[in-house]
Amino acid sequence: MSDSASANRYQLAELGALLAEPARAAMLLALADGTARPAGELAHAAGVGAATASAHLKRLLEGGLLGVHVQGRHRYYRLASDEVAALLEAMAMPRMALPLPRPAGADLALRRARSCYRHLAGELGVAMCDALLERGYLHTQSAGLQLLPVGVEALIHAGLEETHAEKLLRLSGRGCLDWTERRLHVGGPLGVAMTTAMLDAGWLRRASSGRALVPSADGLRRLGSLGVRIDPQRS
Amino acid sequence: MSDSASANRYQLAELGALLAEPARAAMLLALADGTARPAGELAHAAGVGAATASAHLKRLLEGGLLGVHVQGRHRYYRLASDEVAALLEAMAMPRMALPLPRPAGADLALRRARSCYRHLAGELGVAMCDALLERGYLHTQSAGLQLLPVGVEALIHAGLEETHAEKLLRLSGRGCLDWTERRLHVGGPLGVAMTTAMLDAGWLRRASSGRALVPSADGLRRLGSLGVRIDPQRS
DNA sequence: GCAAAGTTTCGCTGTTGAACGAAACGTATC
DNA sequence: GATACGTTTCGTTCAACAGCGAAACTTTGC
Repeated sequence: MSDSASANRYQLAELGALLAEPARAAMLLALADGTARPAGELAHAAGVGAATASAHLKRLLEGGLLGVHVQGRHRYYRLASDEVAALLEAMAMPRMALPLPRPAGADLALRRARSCYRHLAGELGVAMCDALLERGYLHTQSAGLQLLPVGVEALIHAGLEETHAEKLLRLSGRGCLDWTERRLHVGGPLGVAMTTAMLDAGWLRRASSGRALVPSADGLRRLGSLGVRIDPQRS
Repeated sequence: MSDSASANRYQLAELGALLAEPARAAMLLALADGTARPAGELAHAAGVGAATASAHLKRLLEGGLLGVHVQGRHRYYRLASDEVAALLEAMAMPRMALPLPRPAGADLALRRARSCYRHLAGELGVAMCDALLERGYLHTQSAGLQLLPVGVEALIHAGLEETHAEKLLRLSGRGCLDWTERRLHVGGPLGVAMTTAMLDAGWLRRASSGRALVPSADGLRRLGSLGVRIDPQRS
């Protein structure tokens, strides 16, 4: 044990160290919605100079948390994978059980619905997953989450575009744990595609800034027709 | 957004800083199986002096990651909650997708079956959850995971002690994501109780050191009769 | 009560690394 | 080609903190 245990110890410490700096944490959170951003913008988001930001980005890159896409004189940084996004969710979301930090008022919209890398998370994401499971539209199997034909029909009937929706059949999703709700929602390719379809249909829109997703009144009605219930709006 | 975003940034950084020190990481990992250990033992596990360990434990305690139980001249430290345990799982388990670290040979037993706080995780945990779902013994609902009467009967028929097994009906479990498998297994009170029952029945035993759980040949046979299939033993 | 054991507090030293400005580099624009 | 822009590299300064030994504090055992 001492062998693998001591390896794990350094592994954990290294990962922790990458997150331990507010400037780096801010950059990662700015990328948590799955977008790619140039170094200068991340420097601004972190509140540090360009030189400092560059050093931080280099560390995050070498640590495997970020990827980079070079385009001309810009370098667009993005999260390396949805695993990293899930990790950020697990660590940074306003949590209830941990005594550390309490959710602030400003976080309410974020808790209700947000993009987690590219798919819908938050109360609404969990509620939707619950509803689809309960009505037998979605199937949990060992290989992943699969939308059934009857589910696709229901989505089309609720108003999702047909060509869009039919592609969902061929995608499989991954369970993704919502750390504030401590419950499951749909991630992976299927989750991303469903979320994209809902955005296109106007059921949701991205908040002007940040990762929050705002459901429209129409969207809530249509989701309701699928059995999705969420608590009435709180303050 | 800048309000809650900047709050989240410091929150994330603080949590990262607590994990960023190999000595602290080692202590947390030593407690990841849910046991409570005195300060001196943790100092030894971390490879630092008693004074240093005490300072680290104080920080972890104030950070909300640990709890302490004073008994005479001993102070027994433990993880503050299963949330913390899940976080450690997410960050420290040998992962496949993140480029950071690859699993070493010594980790194989750990990947196969281990205790996550108090319940069974790893390939075996995931396979068991899959099997119970597939046979209709376990029900996913929004409130949590619930074992059905037919499932309890099956467990008793497979050899679990009757009085033990019947208590499982009254417990509800939580989905817990296995980060190496990226799939769900049963945690929460139900997961803990099922694991305890399997340990008592001799299907599993704790490894002499570390968090690995070793299934017995008999245990594997009995689990197999419940539909639990895992890959044949690798090297 | 006195010695031993477990733990924490205090004071000190040494290392790490975050931040900035200046300068260098590469790419787009005129 | 000259200039402006985005980014990285270099060198420096400064603050944070991990580690240890010594001492203090508390509980146990004789």
